[in-house]
Amino acid sequence: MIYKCNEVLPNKFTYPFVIKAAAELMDRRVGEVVHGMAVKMSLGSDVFILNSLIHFYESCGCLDSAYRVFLNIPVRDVVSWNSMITGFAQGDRPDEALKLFHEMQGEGFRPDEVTMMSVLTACTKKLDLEVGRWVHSNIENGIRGSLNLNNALVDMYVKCGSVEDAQKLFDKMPEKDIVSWTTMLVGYARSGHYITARRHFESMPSQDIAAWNALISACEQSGNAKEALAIFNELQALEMFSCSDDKDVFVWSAMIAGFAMHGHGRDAVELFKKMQESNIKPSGVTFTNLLCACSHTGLLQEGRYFFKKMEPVYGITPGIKHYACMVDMLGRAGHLEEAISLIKSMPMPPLASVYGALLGACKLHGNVEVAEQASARLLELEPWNHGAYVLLSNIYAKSGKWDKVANLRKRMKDIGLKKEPGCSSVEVNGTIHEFVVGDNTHAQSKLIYGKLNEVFETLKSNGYEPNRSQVLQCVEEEDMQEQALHLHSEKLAIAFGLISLTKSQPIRVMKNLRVCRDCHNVAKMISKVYDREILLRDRFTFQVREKF
DNA sequence: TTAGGGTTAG
Repeated sequence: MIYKCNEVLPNKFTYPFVIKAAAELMDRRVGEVVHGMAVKMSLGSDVFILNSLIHFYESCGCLDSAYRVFLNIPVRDVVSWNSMITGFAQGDRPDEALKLFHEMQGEGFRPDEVTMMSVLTACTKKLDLEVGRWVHSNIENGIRGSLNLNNALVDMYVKCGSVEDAQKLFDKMPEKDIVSWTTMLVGYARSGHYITARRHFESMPSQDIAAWNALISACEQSGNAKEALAIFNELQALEMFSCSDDKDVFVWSAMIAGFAMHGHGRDAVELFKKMQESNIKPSGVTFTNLLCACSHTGLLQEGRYFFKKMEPVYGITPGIKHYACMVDMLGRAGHLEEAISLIKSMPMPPLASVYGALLGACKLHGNVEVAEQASARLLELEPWNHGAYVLLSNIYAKSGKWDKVANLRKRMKDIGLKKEPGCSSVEVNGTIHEFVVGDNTHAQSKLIYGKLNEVFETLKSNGYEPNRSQVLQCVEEEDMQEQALHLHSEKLAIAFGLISLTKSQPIRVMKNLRVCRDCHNVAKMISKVYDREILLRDRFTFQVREKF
């Protein structure tokens, strides 16, 4: 195509057009040919052409080539810097983006709106609230804030976990569009403020499918699966779905993820069938969520079936997440051999998540042999992984292999690993209160322990029996065990929530490690006996949520 | 005379 343009020779104004087209096509060959032609025509130092080339290499995923072009520009302008900063920010190299931003200012360039957008992308990727706030103050003091820039700032605050900052900015924005509103709604959804999210949704000037989706996830995250389904049905009744809109598949996938999260695998499968009846083509994420739902509900047959049909029927090549789901599913069901042969058949190198799933299954089924293999692979990939050691140690302990437990502890000590202490946090009126096991550092410690004792008395009279399996290995005396159970960080956080939040406020507890089974039971009972809403999450739950 | 870079929801 390019060679046929010979009748009229391309000049320096033509190149950027052609390079942009090559970038859109993500066709590396075309771009490289054009690059070569430009050099031959002595246009190798034209800043417009080189800027286009930076963008082109970035869209082909060749950040290093892009950076080489950038370094070879004799006289850069602000667009050169912006193109390169954008490339690093979008290419998951936020540190380099921020470094370049500082360099740019050091060389006397004035950042513009586009620069700030990219720098915000970098902050968001890094989840760096401090740098984000600094960028915000920069914007207020220099570059004129625009609607887009404000939207990006609200998004940065939401993603970095500060709904408060997001809301402050949102409230004083002179102009808002549906993106501003939806981003804020997502913020409420993520932070679990369902009531606020609902109110916000209702006051929106208009609602598109993305807004409905955010409302549904807000509802799911607050643990209200039934209402989420009701909202979803309402949305269907509005016939807002169109076969062509990519956003539709988001809603269906999110709804399937919601069912997966609450262990309603059959509903997820039903929804998947309905989705097909509505002629909405599932995406890779839809399948991750669907397989996850099957796995959590033990729908082995269905899971195997969907996994098998992914490629031939739906044209979606199974990715690493799908394999990890399958390994988890097979492992939970006790089919460890099948899980292992699936891992061996994987076309890509298995990530830690895959071996982690296998190791979890070994714990469930007490298989020491496979556990040793799985943890060895896992530790090759992530030598610092505390979880793998702890899990293996628990598996050894469960089968009475105390010598191996001791060996493992020694190994952990030798390489300087300590078991990460369990820590739970609860938010009360905008302040995060953290508790570790047996914590007595909190100002209201006495009140908390008093409440905890009262709670356990009440629960016992309601038939509560502590689940001792998790502390058996470390505590021998029975009364000590009970004490250790009472002192779990989750329970302290819940007790503090009980005394400091009103009945209408949900108690949101977040744990850094996996929430233990006994704490789950206690939370469930408290919420029933005391009629309180308790949301107990750990970082694994969050990871699951964020992945899908 | 003409051209190049940026934002939202799983």
